[in-house]
Amino acid sequence: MEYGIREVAEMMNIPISTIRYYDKEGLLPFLSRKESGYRIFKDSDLEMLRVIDCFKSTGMPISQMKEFIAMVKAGDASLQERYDLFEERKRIVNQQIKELEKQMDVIDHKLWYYSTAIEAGTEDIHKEINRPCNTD
Amino acid sequence: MEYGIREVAEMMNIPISTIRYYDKEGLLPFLSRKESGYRIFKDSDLEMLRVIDCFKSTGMPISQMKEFIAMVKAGDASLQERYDLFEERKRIVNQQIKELEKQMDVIDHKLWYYSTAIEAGTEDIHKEINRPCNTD
DNA sequence: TATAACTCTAAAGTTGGCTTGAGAGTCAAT
DNA sequence: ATTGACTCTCAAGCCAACTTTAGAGTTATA
Repeated sequence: MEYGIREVAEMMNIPISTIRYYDKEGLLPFLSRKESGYRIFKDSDLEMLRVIDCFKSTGMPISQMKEFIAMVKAGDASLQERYDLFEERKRIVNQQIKELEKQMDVIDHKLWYYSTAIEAGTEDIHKEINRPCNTD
Repeated sequence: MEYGIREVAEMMNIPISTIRYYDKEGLLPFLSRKESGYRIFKDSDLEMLRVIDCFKSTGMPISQMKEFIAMVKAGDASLQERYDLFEERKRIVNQQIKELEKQMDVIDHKLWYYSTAIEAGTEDIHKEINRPCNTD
């Protein structure tokens, strides 16, 4: 199947300007064009966009995505490198999830802090004189 | 306990310049100063930095942190508002975790894709003629 | 009391990731 | 063949969140 840029933008939920920007940055190395210069997207280009979206969502800078593209262009010689890149990414994403879970503890503590304060009608219950080392 | 800016920077693992920036933006409304103008951090200021870090890690823009600070300044009248803010944040963080887990699926698929390709010695095994609708 | 290492402010500079705008060409439907 | 909605490129603009720089004052230690 082939698609126009507008179609792709809607399917992937990415602004057209952003897709053009990614292309300009070289992140869609196999993208083809009509005679007129209009971009033609194949399924493999959509897959590339999906990977870009994954990289982006997990905080990878575009400069590093370019390195991945270089590997893709290098063909089978870079298979192991690419595998390693995704392993590294997996490690990073696991860390990110852990970090979010850590922050969730902070949030849950605040929810407790405020719900008890609301019940008491004042935040002061967490600031009693007899608690010199208050850390809430 | 009281601390100097360098100490705080090391304890919280935030650059000194960033702490000054947060202060300038009004995110540390109760921060006090020595005669000389040097900042003095109390435990409650550290707690504020911990909250800022939480907000930041979960993608909250500084403009919205300022709204929270305004609530804090408003005192007990804003307890419910603040509770709601943290509930909203909890929702957002849950979404973020879900998103990361979704991207993890993409990564795991790629790990499978590349490990089989490495075994075969070529990526071509995923591009056989008999698979016109290849979506890997 | 000298000196080295700190602190302060204000303003300008940086970075990444887009978005916008101008000007020009293309396409599909009437 | 005209029209309106699309597409293209290139350059400039924008924004958030810092970081850096310059110049001036402060503090702890020898």
